[in-house]
Amino acid sequence: MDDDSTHNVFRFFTEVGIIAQFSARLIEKNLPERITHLHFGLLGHMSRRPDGETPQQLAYAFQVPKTSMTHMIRVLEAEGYIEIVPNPEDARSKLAKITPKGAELLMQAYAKSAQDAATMDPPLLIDQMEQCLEPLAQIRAQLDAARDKTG
Amino acid sequence: MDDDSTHNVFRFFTEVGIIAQFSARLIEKNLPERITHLHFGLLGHMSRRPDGETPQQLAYAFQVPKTSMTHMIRVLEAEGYIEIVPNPEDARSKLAKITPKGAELLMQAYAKSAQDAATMDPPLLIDQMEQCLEPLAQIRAQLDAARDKTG
DNA sequence: TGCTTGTAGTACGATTTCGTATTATATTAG
DNA sequence: CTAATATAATACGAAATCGTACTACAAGCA
Repeated sequence: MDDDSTHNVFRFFTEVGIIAQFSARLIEKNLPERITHLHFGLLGHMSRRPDGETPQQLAYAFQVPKTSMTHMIRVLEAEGYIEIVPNPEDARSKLAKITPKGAELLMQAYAKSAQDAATMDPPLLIDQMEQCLEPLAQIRAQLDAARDKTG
Repeated sequence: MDDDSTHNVFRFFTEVGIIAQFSARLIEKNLPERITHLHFGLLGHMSRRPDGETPQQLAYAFQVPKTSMTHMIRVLEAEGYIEIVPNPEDARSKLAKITPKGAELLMQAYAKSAQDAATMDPPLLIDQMEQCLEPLAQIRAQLDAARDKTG
């Protein structure tokens, strides 16, 4: 990889890092006290999986250590946004499922954040975002694939 | 903003968030124990500002609370990667400057991470990254501008 | 079956994050 | 100049993160 490409890769990661921080702030502004953008992501993930997922699966999907996921799930459960039930297929395991209260929170935060995004000044550059969507998805898939090969 | 655009904005933020996590991992794999990608970012920032910057400026640039920045620069100082000196222009304030040891760490981590990036399997999609660079920079600038207006 | 090895989740502790309150210095008004 | 107000950084404490070690159950094998 030549110096120019290397520089561009780092620049890409830098921009992505900064934008990620902004988006986290945007969401968290519309979430209750102890709930972070990661919790929001968890709720969204679970809303698409009504049968629930194990902490292990969630930890893998969100790229956080198992112990961190244990803690996050506990917070969500303590606040009533998810429920944790035994896994009928494996007595060692559990399943985390979103509750109606969690679905409600998800929807509200989504709507409020969309409202915030729509009323930004200067306005959000949606065209540029859409233009990035496809390449970003490819990049993400590549990084995912590389992770599965090497760790 | 119509539903389609809203959906795309959230999808954009989701992809960006995941990629940011991957890049953090990539860098941190090549950093010592207590040093994170944020510290790496701080060192890079300071390397471009030989006169140093105040903790306040750094906190603003990296979008973290002042108290968090206090802690981060203490870690960097304790490890000898930066030095903290009084600000000659304001006795309340301080200046954080990168040390030779810090510059060395920065360079080494950069080189190693570039090497890792270059040898990924499947290979990194550099073309897609370069394709995103310009729009991402615009998006970042817009988010920055919106922050300065509203907070 | 009984044994060995592997896996899911958690207890625990060190470190980090970050909100609130405090201290020291600077700035502004009168 | 002096007093009032604002600002830079930090002390402190509550909560979050995550590595290591552990427990309980599962799976493979003799």
